[in-house]
Amino acid sequence: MDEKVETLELELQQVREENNNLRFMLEVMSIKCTNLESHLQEINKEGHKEIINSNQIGLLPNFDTSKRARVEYFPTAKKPKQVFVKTHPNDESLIIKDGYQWRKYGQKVTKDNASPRAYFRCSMAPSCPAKKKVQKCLHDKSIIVATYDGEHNHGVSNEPFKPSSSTLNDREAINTRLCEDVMQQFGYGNKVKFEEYASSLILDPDFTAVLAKAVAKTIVDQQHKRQGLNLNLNLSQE
DNA sequence: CGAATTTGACCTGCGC
DNA sequence: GCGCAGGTCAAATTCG
Repeated sequence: MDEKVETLELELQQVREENNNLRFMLEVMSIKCTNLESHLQEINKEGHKEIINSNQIGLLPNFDTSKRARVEYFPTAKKPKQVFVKTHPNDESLIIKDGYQWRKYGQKVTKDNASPRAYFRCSMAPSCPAKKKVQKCLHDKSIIVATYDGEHNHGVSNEPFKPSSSTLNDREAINTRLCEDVMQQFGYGNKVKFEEYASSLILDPDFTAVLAKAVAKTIVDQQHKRQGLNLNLNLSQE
């Protein structure tokens, strides 16, 4: 009896973790989708006046399209890279071990996100123009969004890239590992490539419908699973 | 004691 | 031109 309950609790735990990971995936997709929508709006707004420079991009996450979208110009030829890192919701450090040394030079509370945004400059080389902004996700405090601006003009340190915060406990580490596993299943080795893959998916007009269908199916499946679990528990108790 | 972080002030760009 | 919001500076403070 105890063993059965233990097994079912374990199963329930796994279902919850699956649910968390799916939420994380959905969050990443939503942010990318919002970014692309705002970018598209900017392009439409500019109309046919001029050709949009591919370096021009609005800040994220800007969920309210009525708000002013500050336009940023980046000196490098590439768009800023965004990295999503799952961490402990109570971890306020905003530290990401990405193999580079960063020096914090500012912090701001932005209007559309109560979590402060931290500004970092690369301190591995005095002339390195690389910068990054780090802020917790608006909808999920356990996700940190890091936006990288500029290119490093030096090599990376020997410390391997590890998308985890300094205070991850075991459970968060497992969740991060699961997210990485999902990305590996997509055939991508790191989060930057996954992000590119997500972007390409969102460009597919059928993607939103397919994603919504998949998420709905997962939720329904999980509900069925839970109902099954409850039934089993009830039967066991009787 | 030097390096890193914090934080309020200031600068800049955009929309109205 | 003004006000708002994001980004940066730099003096003060904290930490190793």
